[in-house]
Amino acid sequence: MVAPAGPAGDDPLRVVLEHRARGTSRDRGGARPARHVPRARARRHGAGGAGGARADRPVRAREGSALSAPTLAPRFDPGPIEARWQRAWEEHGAFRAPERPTGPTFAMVLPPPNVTGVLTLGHALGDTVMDAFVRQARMRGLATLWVPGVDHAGLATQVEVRRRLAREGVRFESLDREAKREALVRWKEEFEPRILAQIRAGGFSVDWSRYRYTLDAGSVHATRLAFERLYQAGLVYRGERLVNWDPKLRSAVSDLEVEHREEDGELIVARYRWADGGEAGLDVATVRPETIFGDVAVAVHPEDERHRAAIGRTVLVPIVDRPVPVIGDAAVDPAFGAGALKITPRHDLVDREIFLRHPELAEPGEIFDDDARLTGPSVPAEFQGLDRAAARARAIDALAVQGRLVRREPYRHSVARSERSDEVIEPRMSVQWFLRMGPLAAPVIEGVRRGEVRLHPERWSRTFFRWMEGIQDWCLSRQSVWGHPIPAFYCEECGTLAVGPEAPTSCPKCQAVRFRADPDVFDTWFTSWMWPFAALGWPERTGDLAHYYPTQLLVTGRDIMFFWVARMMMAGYWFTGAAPFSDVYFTGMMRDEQGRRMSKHLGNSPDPAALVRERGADTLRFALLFPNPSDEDGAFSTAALDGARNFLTKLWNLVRFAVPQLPPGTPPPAGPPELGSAAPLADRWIVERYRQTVVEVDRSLAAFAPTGATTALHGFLWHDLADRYVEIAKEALSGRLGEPARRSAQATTLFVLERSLRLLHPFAPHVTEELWHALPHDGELLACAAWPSATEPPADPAAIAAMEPVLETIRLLRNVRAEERFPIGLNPRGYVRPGGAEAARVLASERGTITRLVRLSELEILGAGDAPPAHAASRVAPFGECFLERPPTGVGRSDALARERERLAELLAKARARLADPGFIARAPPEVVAEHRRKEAELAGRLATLDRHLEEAAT
RNA sequence: GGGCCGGUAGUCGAGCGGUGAAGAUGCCGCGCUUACAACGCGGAGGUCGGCGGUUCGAAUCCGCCCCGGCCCA
Repeated sequence: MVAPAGPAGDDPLRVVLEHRARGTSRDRGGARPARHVPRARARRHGAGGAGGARADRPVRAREGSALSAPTLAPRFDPGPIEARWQRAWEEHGAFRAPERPTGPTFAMVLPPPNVTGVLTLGHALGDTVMDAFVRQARMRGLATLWVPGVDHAGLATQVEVRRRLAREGVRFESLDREAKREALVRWKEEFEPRILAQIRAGGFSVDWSRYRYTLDAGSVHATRLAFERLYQAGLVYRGERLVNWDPKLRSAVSDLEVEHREEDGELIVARYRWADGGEAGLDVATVRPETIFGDVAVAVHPEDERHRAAIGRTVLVPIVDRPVPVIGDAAVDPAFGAGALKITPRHDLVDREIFLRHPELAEPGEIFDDDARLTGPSVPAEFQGLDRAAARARAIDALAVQGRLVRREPYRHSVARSERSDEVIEPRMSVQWFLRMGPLAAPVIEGVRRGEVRLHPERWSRTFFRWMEGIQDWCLSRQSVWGHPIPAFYCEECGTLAVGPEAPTSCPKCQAVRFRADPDVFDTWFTSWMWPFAALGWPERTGDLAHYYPTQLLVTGRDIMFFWVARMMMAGYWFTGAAPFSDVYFTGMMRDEQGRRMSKHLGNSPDPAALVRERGADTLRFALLFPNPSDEDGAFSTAALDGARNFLTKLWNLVRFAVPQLPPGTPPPAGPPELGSAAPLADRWIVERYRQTVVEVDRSLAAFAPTGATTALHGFLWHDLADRYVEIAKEALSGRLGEPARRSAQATTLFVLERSLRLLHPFAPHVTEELWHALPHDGELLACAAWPSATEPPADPAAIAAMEPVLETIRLLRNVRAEERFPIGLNPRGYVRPGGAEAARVLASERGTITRLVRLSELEILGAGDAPPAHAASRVAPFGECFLERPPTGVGRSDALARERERLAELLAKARARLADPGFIARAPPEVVAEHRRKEAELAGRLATLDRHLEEAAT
């Protein structure tokens, strides 16, 4: 593979830095290349009138620039094309949002990818969807802004760095804070350029001059201010709570960062003997015997007949024989184990809740350290320092030796693991910062109810509401050096807490001047939840914030609906008083060919960067949207890539064919060709099919269903335009049908092709840009050309109806040739007997087309009384009959007629059964009844004709 | 345990109350053509997961069940 030349091969960071530098001079009027999109057109599509040529768009000299029209290579090779156009777009500032837009805007933030590594196929899907929307908006003349950025990704990055250091033999935990931070910065500096290079190689139309990073100065400012405001509003608190502790990361993680998985384990039943002696006692089932040292009680259900008498008695915790009370609590499931639950309040959420309901119980001591090794005064010497697995094994042994092990059995149960490190979570009491979410969630719930934010597909709103309504407080602090330090300071003398961007000069309580900064950092999402406005400059009152906020659309995978989308909405309403975006589009999750979710763990995710290098960005992008659904989980396969490449190659060859058909100096299509009712039918037909495609593409995108758009374009361009229209039009284009026909076909071909490239551009931007420049065109870049109007060619549904018998005749006669094995070199005589005047007229006028495409020697139109030659092969269609003269040597026979008869008979029976139902006649709408009557008559007639053909064939 | 989403030709999927159920890929046959074999033409392949209900009419709406997947506990 040849490495693409130009910017894609450059160091993207340097490019970004250049953009930043240039960005400072943005206010110089005219420094930014004009985008040449008249604002008046920004209203709605279609309303703006003319779609194509704009007199107000100057055509610059093309000599020597990247914009010069290249001759198309025989073969579609995406690499060089993509590099060239990416550079051209950038040089023209095509994606640079105006500083002071005056018309409607369309803004999005790119969900900032983590600097953990390289981008995944999931990113590629989201970026592809976003680019489709933003490019369409740009072509519609809206002032568009797509803000790129990357996320420092807190603990996720730390996990990667820790892993890499471990491979080098360095234990992350052994480093001091500064060394840790350096290692993390090194990682970021290494991966950020790679990620940016990938975004660039994909051709995504982001505005690099607005590039942001979640740890840059602006983010620091925004994060600190946000925390201070929330603290002052009384929404932030610090306290000791049971948190999800990740012993590997040595940090708390939020509920959302915990995955629950079914895993095989072991259920241990241990006997807690009565304190007053004897072998008898309560049998307690547990999967965590190593936490026995933290037990403060044994709980039974108060209504449980077996155990009611035990409440109030005392049992001995095995191994250590420490006495604890038996308590009654309704949370105990009497059906689980023997109905008795050991209570370890510092290491289990349910236990904690039970504990809090029983104030008589003493607060237990801690039994685990930060690494989840046993420690503390309640742990016997031989267990000190053991990790959980070792401690569990030893505890089971100890129980057995003591004779307290009643039973052990295999047990499958749900295990909580840290999403980041995959380590088993240890619920643990810890002092952390929390954010009260209830007050933040309320306006969001109302806002979504009022329709201020719409979710697509809409069905996700139920899941969204359920989570929002049961929202839990958010643990904001992380025990890490990678992230924004929590701006909280403690007086060295009296411990008084001060929250603010800087440490106070003196303690408000004791006037001491020495302060200790909080050692923790924020959860990475505490910065990204403000991204839609923080990335636009908040809290500064920047122009971008004024012009482009709230944004219009957010596209992301629904796996981060709660992590990110919901929280962004909360931050948006709370900090800015507005929803941060009006529409949210959730993409599905990418799956592999076996339907498995793609993950690093399985190693089944192809590297999108490699795919772009090998197959091209357009190919990958089209493969992601066609034919895969984008809002359901879609399987990704090489077959999809091949399909996309084949389609783009088809398009390539289509334009390669069309260009030489146009006379030199052909001007760009100013509008649809002049096609009166006397115009060639095929020209009218393809223009109408094009118009229908515009409608379908618009409809699909407006409905947030980009797959519908690619499906419509694929079908139209390949099957209607290339396979049918061009084949038909070749005769006219040759000039053999005369100059008017030729000019009509030329104008039609050029118009439909040029406009189709515009329609396809949001989905395959590079190749369409390349092909567009090979055609007569108006304007410098397709990326900035006007979006086609669905009203520009007037609707002409009659053309579709008229074309039907022609296309069907061609298909049926070809079918006869193939099925009955007519010799290849033989061009037989064909006959059609139209069933009506309209069909007769159309078939007569299109006789040449049919003759040519079926390769007949001649096509004869038979009157009602005319007979075809004896032993002609035949087919029966709704509009009439068609025949092919068999050669004297004879040909093969097919049972096509008999099969068709059977099929029609079934349809007729169904239609008749319907019409025989009095309920149907009485209740169905009249037009439906009429349609069935028409169908019945048509089928009956056709069946009779078919029977006659079968009889003749039998003789 | 609770909830959500899906089940349409071998495979992937569109359609989501009234059309004879798109399309892609794979398969079979044939390749003579003013671009394209990464292609053209023709063809075969479906009780729309199962059962019941609502309706004049169900792939489409409702209920139950089965199977996949996801989320929450």
